Amino acid sequence: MSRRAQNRLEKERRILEAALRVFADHGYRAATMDLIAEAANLTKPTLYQYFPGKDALFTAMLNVPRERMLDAFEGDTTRPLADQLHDFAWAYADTVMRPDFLSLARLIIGEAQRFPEIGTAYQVSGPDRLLDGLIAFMEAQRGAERLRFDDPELAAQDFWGLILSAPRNKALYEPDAVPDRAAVARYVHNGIAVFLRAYATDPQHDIARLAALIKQHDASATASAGPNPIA
Amino acid sequence: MSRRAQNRLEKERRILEAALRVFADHGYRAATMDLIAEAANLTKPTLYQYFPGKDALFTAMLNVPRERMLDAFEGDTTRPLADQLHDFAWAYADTVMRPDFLSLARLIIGEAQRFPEIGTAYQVSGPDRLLDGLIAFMEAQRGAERLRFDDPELAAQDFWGLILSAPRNKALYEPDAVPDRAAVARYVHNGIAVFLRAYATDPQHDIARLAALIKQHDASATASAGPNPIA
Amino acid sequence: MSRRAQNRLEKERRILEAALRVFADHGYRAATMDLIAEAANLTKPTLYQYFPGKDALFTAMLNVPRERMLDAFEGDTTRPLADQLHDFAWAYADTVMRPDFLSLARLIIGEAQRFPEIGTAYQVSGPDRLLDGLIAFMEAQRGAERLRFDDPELAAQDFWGLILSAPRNKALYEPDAVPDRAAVARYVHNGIAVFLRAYATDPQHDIARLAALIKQHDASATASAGPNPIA
Amino acid sequence: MSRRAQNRLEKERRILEAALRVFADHGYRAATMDLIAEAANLTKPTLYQYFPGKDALFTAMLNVPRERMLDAFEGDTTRPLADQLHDFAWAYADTVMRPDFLSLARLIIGEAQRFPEIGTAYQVSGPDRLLDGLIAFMEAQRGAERLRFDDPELAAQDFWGLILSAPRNKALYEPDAVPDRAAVARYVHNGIAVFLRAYATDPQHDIARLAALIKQHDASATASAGPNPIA
DNA sequence: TATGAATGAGCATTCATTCAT
DNA sequence: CATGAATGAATGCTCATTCAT
Repeated sequence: MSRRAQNRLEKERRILEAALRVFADHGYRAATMDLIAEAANLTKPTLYQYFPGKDALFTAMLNVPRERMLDAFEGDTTRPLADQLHDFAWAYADTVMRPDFLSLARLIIGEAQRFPEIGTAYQVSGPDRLLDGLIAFMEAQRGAERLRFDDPELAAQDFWGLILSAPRNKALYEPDAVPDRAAVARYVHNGIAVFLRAYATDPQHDIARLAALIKQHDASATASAGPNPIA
Repeated sequence: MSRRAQNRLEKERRILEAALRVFADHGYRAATMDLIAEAANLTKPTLYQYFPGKDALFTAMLNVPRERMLDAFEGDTTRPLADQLHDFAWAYADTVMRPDFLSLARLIIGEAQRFPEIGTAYQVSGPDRLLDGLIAFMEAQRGAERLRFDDPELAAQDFWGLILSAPRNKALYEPDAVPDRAAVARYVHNGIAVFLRAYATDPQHDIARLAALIKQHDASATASAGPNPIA
Repeated sequence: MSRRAQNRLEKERRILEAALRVFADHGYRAATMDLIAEAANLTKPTLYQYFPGKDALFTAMLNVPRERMLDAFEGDTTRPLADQLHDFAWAYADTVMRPDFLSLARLIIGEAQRFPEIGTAYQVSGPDRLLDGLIAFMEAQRGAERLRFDDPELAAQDFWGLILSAPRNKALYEPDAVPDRAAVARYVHNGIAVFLRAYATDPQHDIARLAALIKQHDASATASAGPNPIA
Repeated sequence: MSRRAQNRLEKERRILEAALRVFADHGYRAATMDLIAEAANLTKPTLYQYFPGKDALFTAMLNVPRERMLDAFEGDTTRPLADQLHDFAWAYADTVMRPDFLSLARLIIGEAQRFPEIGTAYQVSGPDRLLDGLIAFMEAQRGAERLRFDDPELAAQDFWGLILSAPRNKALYEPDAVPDRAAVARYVHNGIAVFLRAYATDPQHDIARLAALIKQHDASATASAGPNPIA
């Protein structure tokens, strides 16, 4: 790749990063091209040489972070069920609760009404793809007779809803009070336990294993009272 | 109250309703004072006599809809557990999935970064208050030895996450593809069943009762394959 | 008409006049809305409350001067032929050679390529309508056996071409050297004479009458050498 | 001339041609330096190395096309009068009604107010020079006692006005409805006839000869009803 | 010499807000 | 108290012009 082209790509990335920051901080309308240009350390006309307009920049910007979220999880499916769910849950949580991803999510939700394609595109390329991985995982575990259910999609959705819906909702509504990792752990660990209790073929065994993992994970001590159904 | 004051209050309400519509449809920035004035059938200067500015109108507007959502549920706690959960779930679902509430939610989430009080206020006055009711309910059921858990808040959150997180997330991101009642039913009914399986002291009995309720509810036929852990 | 409406109409006229000045002086692109607003003694947003945009203002402006040009001539067709042609010619010349109409014509011609409707509209509503009057006049004179020809439209065009094409062309190309009334008279008087010579049934009589009119007209002395075919 | 200099000159010509196209198509303001550079197949900075700015390029461009129009007519003055007028008229018409010359004329007229030298220069170098040829021709014919008049300039202008003012005016105002050759022929042939009728010493003879020429010219059939004063 | 990249200045348009009536 | 009219301050976008290479 030529020096020129490299430089151009690098600047394009700089613009996209600046755009993410500015859009996320101000919302679509309040994010002015001037602000973005300034944040990217260049002038407006230069900005316009890289992207033909605000909408284009916005949509282009939304395609950047997806990748990082995509390969969130590919595990060794022979490991203990609790271990895999634990890893999966944290991989997801650590992505989804990152401040920049939360900002982006707020932005997309806020503009979904007027940019319907964007919301759909994001949903399809982000959460939906992750869900597919989760569904595949669920089916594999059912095949291995570790989980029991009829509808793998519902199983996957239930897992998600149990571990992350509460902290994520709070985070979406209260940017200043995004739950810290300890607070998230409370929901995540509880969610895994409840999921195992409802879905596992051998809940007691898996929950015991989970408890060990949690103790390990909480070496740095959370005050959480432990997952809910201690059975 | 004098005639004058009454008139004033009524007009204020009209403004707030118009503001809700316009803000929800266009977003904060794209909602112009002109549009709001027109929607309220008055002129801009009059608008400014009722509210000192756009921000003030916005925040004032957000305090209106709370009430409707509040008294969402007050049930007879002696009825069968499955019946109560079923009613609770649908009361919640029917509120939360209404297009206007979804619009409002998108609006608040979208502006949460720049109006942090708003997000918090909404969270506290809306979802949190509902959650309180749910927590109280959970504790009552635990007292009656129908449910078993340590942390009632987690139980409540789990219930919410199981029945509504999936369709609501989709609805937030895709305004054009808000799940219809049948689609919501799939999640809600499954969620209740999974919840009972994980939390009920006598899951089999409650789930059987739930199945009857669902059959009744689905008199008008949903294609849903039934809740997940049919056990 | 209410005071308000009257005021509004008057301001609208003020804007249109300012627009004519500014557009004519600078051309379409170089005429900024700021300049027009300033010339009309108001601010840009006010301007936009009267006209929705630059294009609209431009086209609206083009509909104003037409009227003045329309009823340019309605004469007593029983008067001597030379008298009527003389009056007609000067009515036309005095309109068409006015600096503001010349500016407008330059403007329209200059923008005709990108605003094709405008050029057509102007042609139809201005020159073409005048031509219709001239054609009717020619036919009347043919009926009275004072003129002789087959095609009245060609007769009308010939008249126009003879009296005004030369000074008007010069004026269009050289705004700083617009022929003065004396210079125009040279072409107009010559043109009438040549026209009579080619078209009149009794040229000698009509041209003699014309010579008298010219002498009268030139009481204030032009240096013009008289019309061409003194015969 | 060195290879270098030759190359430079050739590129300069390419730029000027591109400029003519772009200016004529878009008008002065809407013709961007980018467009011109692209049309000339080079980059903007190179453009600026040949011409110091837009204005300079514009004025330079206007000095190019003159020559083509110059040598429009040099005839054998001993041929029949009608033949010579016919040839002259068509040579002029075919030049003046060419789409590119019309575009250029519109451009110059449109910018005449802000570039006064341009209009004058064009007038002097284009039409005026042609007029000089025409005047000389008229004088020669007067010397040969074929035409009769006092003022040769007026005679020349009358000829021009009779044959071309109508179609050219229409063409200037309506780029989308430029008269085709048949439509122009109607005016041209009529104009020559009228001119002969007013100016020729032996009109009948010349008009008869003209009629033959027209029949020949219209081998491909025009629907025109013939020139006006068939006498 | 030629070019990819950059920029200062401007322009059409909009909006929250304020007067004069 | 209500309104038609007005405005200062942006905002997205463009363009003639200039560097650095």
